Amino acid sequence: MSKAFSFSITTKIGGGTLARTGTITTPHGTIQTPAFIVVGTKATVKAMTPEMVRGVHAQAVLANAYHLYLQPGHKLIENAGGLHSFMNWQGPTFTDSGGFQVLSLGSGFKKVIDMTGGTTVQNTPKRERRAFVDDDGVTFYSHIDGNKHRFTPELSMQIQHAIGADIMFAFDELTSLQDPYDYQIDALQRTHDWADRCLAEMDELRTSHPGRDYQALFAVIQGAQYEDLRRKTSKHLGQLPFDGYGIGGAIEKEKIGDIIRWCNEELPYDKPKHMLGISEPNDIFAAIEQGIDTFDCVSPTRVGRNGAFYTYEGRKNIKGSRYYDDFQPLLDDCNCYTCKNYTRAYIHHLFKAKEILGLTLMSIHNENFIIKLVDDIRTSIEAGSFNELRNNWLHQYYSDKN
RNA sequence: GCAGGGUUAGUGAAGCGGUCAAACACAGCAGACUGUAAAUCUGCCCUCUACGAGUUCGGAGGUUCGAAUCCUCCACCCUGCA
Repeated sequence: MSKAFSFSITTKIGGGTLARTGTITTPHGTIQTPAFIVVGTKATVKAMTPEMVRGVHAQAVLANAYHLYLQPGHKLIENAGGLHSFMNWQGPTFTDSGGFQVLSLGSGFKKVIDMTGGTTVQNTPKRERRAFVDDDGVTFYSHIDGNKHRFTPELSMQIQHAIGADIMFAFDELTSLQDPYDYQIDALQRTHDWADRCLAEMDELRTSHPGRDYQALFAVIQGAQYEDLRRKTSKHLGQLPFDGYGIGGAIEKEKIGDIIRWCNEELPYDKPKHMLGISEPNDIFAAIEQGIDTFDCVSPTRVGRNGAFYTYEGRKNIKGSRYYDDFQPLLDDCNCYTCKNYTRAYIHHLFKAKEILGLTLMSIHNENFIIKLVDDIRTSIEAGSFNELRNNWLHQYYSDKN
């Protein structure tokens, strides 16, 4: 366990919900939870400078071991003085283990992370299987140059240790909803074995690098949509000396709340819980209600780069011709830099003209919107009005869509 | 004036007797994106009373069972020679 890392719970709601507020303390600052963690996969939040990231009140950034290992190489980041100094972000950081890529590069490709249960996968291109899992690790081919590589739990720890984020994730195997139950059991066993190896490797790294022993390590809970597997793995990993837990894996969207509850009922209450890869408002409410403290997601920036912006009435598409001469901000009364200074007509023009500032302005607004949503939820928990906020907010956000 | 080349849907550009409402690209229209191979991807894009029908491939006429594709004339554009 990391000595520099701690978590304290401030408020809990009770009354059938696990929602709570708290503070995560890291060597690079604190995170007030629940918190939305911005994703900066390749040591950059796409299209945003760190000043902008601070400007949208992001508390922490999550980067990725797989991507940084391939490019520019984790040794370079270590030589640069670590992730914080390399990317000029002085706040708390996370790194994901690269376990996700095992699957996203493998045969399941998009299907695994598709939380709709497979209804939107038709749009994604088919790719050949490019990653192979065995009990010891994963062999895969770089998406950049096709070179063959191999990840093991030990290597993932070494990479993340070199990158130097405050919070690291154990190397796990993400399964697909299509994988049969028997395979889920095998994969879960591997994730357990790998968790042990991650802990052992971290001990070694902390001992061999006395000056750099601050990093916390979170385990990842898998088990797809099976309650028995989710509970079993949560109970098992919950007994190990991890600093916190990430809930990941293939999930049917409708079951998000249930799945998180199964996990959190078994995991140690006083450890921080991170939900990997969600940011749809209804998912955020569901996750927080079931005791999630932090989450991360690429969606606000990705969706923004492709034209979608958040409003209280749902997502809208700035590329639409109806915004050609719409001189309102993206969202009335929004406190973000974009909305305080630019109109829909201007951003529409930037997108039509393929001007890169559009990507930045949209990313700012979307990150700000989701972060503010989570901040508002945190406030509501403290004020005892969580249920009220959730009901009103979700009603307004989703009512128009039908 | 002579010789040759060209004129295709919003634009550019394939097609050179049937499988052509016509490839492809761009523009246009709409949509999707949840631990980022994603400034990406998908669908639509002649007209309509739309799983069918009707008009198209500079204009007019002709050959043929059948033409954007062959022939004749006309219009305009380009390149050589004068």
